[in-house]
Amino acid sequence: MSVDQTAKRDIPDATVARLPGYLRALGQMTSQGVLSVSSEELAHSAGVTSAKLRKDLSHLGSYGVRGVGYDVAHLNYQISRALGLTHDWPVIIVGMGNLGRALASYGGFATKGFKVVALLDRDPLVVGERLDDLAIQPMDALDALVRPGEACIGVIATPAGSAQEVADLLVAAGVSSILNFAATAIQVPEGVHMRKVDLSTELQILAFHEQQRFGASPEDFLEGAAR
Amino acid sequence: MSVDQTAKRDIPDATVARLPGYLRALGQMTSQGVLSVSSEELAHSAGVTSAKLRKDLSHLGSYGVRGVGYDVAHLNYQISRALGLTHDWPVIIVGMGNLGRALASYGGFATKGFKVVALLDRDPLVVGERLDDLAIQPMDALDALVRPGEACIGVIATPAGSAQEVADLLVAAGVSSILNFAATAIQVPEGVHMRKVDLSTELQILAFHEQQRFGASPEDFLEGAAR
DNA sequence: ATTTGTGAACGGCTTCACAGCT
DNA sequence: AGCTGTGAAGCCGTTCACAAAT
Repeated sequence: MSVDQTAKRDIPDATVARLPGYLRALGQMTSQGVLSVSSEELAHSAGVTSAKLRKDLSHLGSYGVRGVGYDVAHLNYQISRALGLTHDWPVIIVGMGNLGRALASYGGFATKGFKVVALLDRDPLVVGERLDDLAIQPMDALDALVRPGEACIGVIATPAGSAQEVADLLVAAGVSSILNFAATAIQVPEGVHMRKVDLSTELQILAFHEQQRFGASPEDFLEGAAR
Repeated sequence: MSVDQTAKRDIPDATVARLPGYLRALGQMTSQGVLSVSSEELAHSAGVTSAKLRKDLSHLGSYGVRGVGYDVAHLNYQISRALGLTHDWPVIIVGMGNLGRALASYGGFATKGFKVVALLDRDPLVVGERLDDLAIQPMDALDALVRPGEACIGVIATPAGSAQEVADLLVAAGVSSILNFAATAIQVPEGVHMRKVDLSTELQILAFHEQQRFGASPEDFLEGAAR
């Protein structure tokens, strides 16, 4: 009890954000029968530099062997543990439109660590419908789904107009982590962790870089019109 | 011609990544009839601090009025211009499964700045099918779609197993920006801009924070098993 | 001989606090 | 009086380069 088996707490955010990428690369190596890997190889496969990879891993502990590399299975386990994936987290998806259905049947959940426990929708017309082995439930089923003191992740896949309302309901039910796919910014109280995935944001960032590459387009010369 | 109308080049990456958020907040204000906004209000609505917002905007130019705030319409225009959204960028979506269809009909493209010009799929069974007002085309239509010297954004919405192959085809056709929704890391040559959106990565990052909040779970005590 | 783990230097982003402008 | 724009300071993350380990 007094022995701290885990490495130093406080893994930098930037490192946490890259760990899933390492995990995926290790998974591919496992399925290829690779038993050991160097930081150089793993880094290339994950799309980062080897120095960055080694620095990242150093925050979890010392799991490599100098002169040799990393044991694929052991490193996979250690990263999983650091991320908290040694057991499944329950996930609730709200909004069963095109996007919600795509998410529900997405391979992403097949990855060890998550289990979709409920699909919710406001529309009585789709409630009751079956997707895979889950029935779509109405919104008021939410309170019974989230047990106090037990973690739960909510995924918002509704139209933008309903996103804030759904977020409020999730928070009220006790969900403390939210992944928002709706095309709008939502406000959550302090203490609730929120991440956003947004197509148009990503496209706009790409557009910026395309613009820099290809130079300004003709239309851009009507600058000053709004003066 | 010798007059540089645009502000200093080189907007920091971190700033570029936030500009879409400001744009969205400004759009909401426009639709609410708000004409002027302070950095404090806009920052809150976008979920950042006012100092960060002002610093970000300072990289585009000086578009506010001291003692007053920002003109919503003008700031909206200036950010759009900085991001290169004064004209529409053509987008090609590859992979017409659940996810591809969701993306094709997603509101994200409705945002000024993008136009889906083609839907592609490898499967002959879905080729020819109509979605909205576009017919799904076979993969070999790609070369005719991308004009040399003209920018084009490719979206990969295929299963993980096909993602690298599709990326190679897109690059070969001349696409220089790729948004990857497939659950795998893909390699692209230097000079091609690639961004990744991945459900399981986002969930795993949330899981890490949930774990920190709720503490270690019982299973975590079998540490050392892999020694 | 080879590859990890890490202090140290570096660079970029955020925060602070206030000068500058309306 | 009020709010923006921005140097300066501080913080965080990345890169470098090498000591440590096998």
